[in-house]
Amino acid sequence: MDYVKKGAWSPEEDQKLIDYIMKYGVWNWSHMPKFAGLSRTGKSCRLRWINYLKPDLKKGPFSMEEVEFVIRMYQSLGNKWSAIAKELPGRTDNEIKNFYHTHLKKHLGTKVEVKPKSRKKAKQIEMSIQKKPLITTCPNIQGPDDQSLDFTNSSSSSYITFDENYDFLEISYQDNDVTSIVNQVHDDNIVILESNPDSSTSSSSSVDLHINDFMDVSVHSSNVDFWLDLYLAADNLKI
DNA sequence: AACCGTTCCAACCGCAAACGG
DNA sequence: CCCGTTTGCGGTTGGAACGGT
Repeated sequence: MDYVKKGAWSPEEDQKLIDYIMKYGVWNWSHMPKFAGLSRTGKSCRLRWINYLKPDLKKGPFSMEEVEFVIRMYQSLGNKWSAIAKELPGRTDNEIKNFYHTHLKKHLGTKVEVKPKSRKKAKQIEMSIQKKPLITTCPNIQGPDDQSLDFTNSSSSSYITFDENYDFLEISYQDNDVTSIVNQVHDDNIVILESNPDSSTSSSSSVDLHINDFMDVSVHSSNVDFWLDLYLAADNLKI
C-alpha cells in the first residue's frame, strides 16, 4: 500500500481510528494504520488522536483561568508547549501553541522596563512579578457597556495602578476618568498593558514603570503612540 | 453578489529524544 | 556503545471561514 492520504481527516477516517484504538489501544503508531484500515502515516494518526479524537480533550474556547494560566506559564517556561499542556488538563500542546500564536503572541512582545527606587524595592518587585507578572494584550476590546476602550490616539499621560499584590486598582487617562468602567473589571481579571506595536517606527516609544513610595505601581507614558487596552474577563470578552 | 484581505487552526514538516535489539 | 526505529516536540503553513467593501 503505497498511497498515503494527507490533509483533513474525514469523519469515516476518524471513526476507524477511534474504533481501532478503543478496541486495541495504542501499541505502535507506525504499524497501526494498516490494521485500522487507514491510508495514513502513523505520525498523522498519532497527531489526529492526541489533538482531536482523544476522549478526555476539552473542546471550545479557553476559560479566563486557562488564559491566565497559559500566559503565566509562558512567561515562566517560554515555548515549552508540552510542558504547559501537562499542567492544563484537556488541552493539547498544539492547541496551546495555536492559542498563543493567534491570541497572545503579538501582545506579549513588549518589555516593560522597571526602574525601582531602591535595591530592596527592586527585589520586592522582582518577586512580585515572578508571582504575578504584568500581562499584556488585546487592542480594541469592548468595555462592559460596549464602550470601546481605545487609547490609540493618546496625546497625554496614562496611568494604571496596582496594589501591593499587583492587583489592579485603577486607571486614569487624560481628563477622562475611566475608573468607573475599570471598577467593573474585577480582581480576578487580567489587566493588559503594552505599547502599541504598530508604533515601532516612532523614535521614542518607551514606557516607564515607576514605583512610588506606597509600593503602588503606576505606569506612565507621555508618548503620543502609547496606548493601553484592557483585557476583560467579562462574559462578553472576545479573544 | 463578488472580490479581497485577514484570522485561525488542523495538520504538516524536520529534527531531536527515547527506545530497544 | 551503536544504530535503526519509533515517538515527541515546536515551527510553519494551506486553506476554510470570516469580515469588510
